[in-house]
Amino acid sequence: MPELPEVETTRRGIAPYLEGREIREVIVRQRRLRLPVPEGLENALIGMRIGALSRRAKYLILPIDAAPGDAAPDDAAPDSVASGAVGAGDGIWLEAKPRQALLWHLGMSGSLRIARLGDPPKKHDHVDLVMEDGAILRYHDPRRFGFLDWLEGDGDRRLAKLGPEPLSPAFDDERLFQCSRKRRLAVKPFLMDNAIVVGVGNIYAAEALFLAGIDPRRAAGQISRERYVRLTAAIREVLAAAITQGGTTLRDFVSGTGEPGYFAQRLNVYGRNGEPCRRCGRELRLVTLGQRASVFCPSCQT
DNA sequence: ATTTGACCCTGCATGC
DNA sequence: TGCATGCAGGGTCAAA
Repeated sequence: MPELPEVETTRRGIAPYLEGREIREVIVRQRRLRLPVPEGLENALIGMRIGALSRRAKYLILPIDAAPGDAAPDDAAPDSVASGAVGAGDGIWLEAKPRQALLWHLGMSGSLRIARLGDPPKKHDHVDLVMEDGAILRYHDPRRFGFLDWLEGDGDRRLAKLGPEPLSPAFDDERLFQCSRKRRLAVKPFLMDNAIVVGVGNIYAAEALFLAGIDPRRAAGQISRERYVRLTAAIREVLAAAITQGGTTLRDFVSGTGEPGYFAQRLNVYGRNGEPCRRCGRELRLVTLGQRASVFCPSCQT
């Protein structure tokens, strides 16, 4: 389900129900996700307050602060606080109580939704964060490839080696071109490498390559600078458009508030093997690259 | 060092 | 109807 646009859609959908609210109760029905849910998470979260949600690649980050009313212990050890995270205007209580954060990844089939007090959990609803006003952040994940963990401070190893955000200025065609030199890997799995650029999964890699007119099987190192200019623009374009449409709903993706995404109807190649190309009418072909299905137009993509 | 393959897990579509 | 098979939005790790 979730690539960058779906994670971003989720973040925007759930943020208004969480930010600045206190966690009243935590229910973990299934600890065995891709990583086990940390021991003691429930107690550590109760009474805490959720800060401003952010996203890095396909990870959601939920800052966890002590609630304003809490008296911080005098001897609170200022351990793994990210330096600079506790800045002016963040609130006086943060000085004494270290700020922490949850790192949440949705894997292949995970989703986060806002439920209401009394909504019965369904199968595969593994974790609930119940807020003070009765809103519930509910994690659903049939395949359990996702996880929920404490962020390991500033230099979390899971975030440390990530490439640039595709919608930020740090992602530019010159860098993409330079990274590709001497790479024999096919360009599609190259784009899906998180060290190169983050957030581009199987759907949007295929779509961006179609927009740029590049054959996904072509070796990354044998594509011209000029074509990387087009590809960079295509990646930005397709991700931004997908966010605007609320993501791609294939079978069950919904935003945090339950809306499906409407980008599926804009897909040019993903999932359309055997169907006619929207540009030239020729039949779209399927190949496997890096063990992932890759549909493309043999006429428009060279 | 780069690249490939196996693996984590369940649900669904397909074909017999 | 039941059963077996293959495939699915991601990421990590070991081995080639």
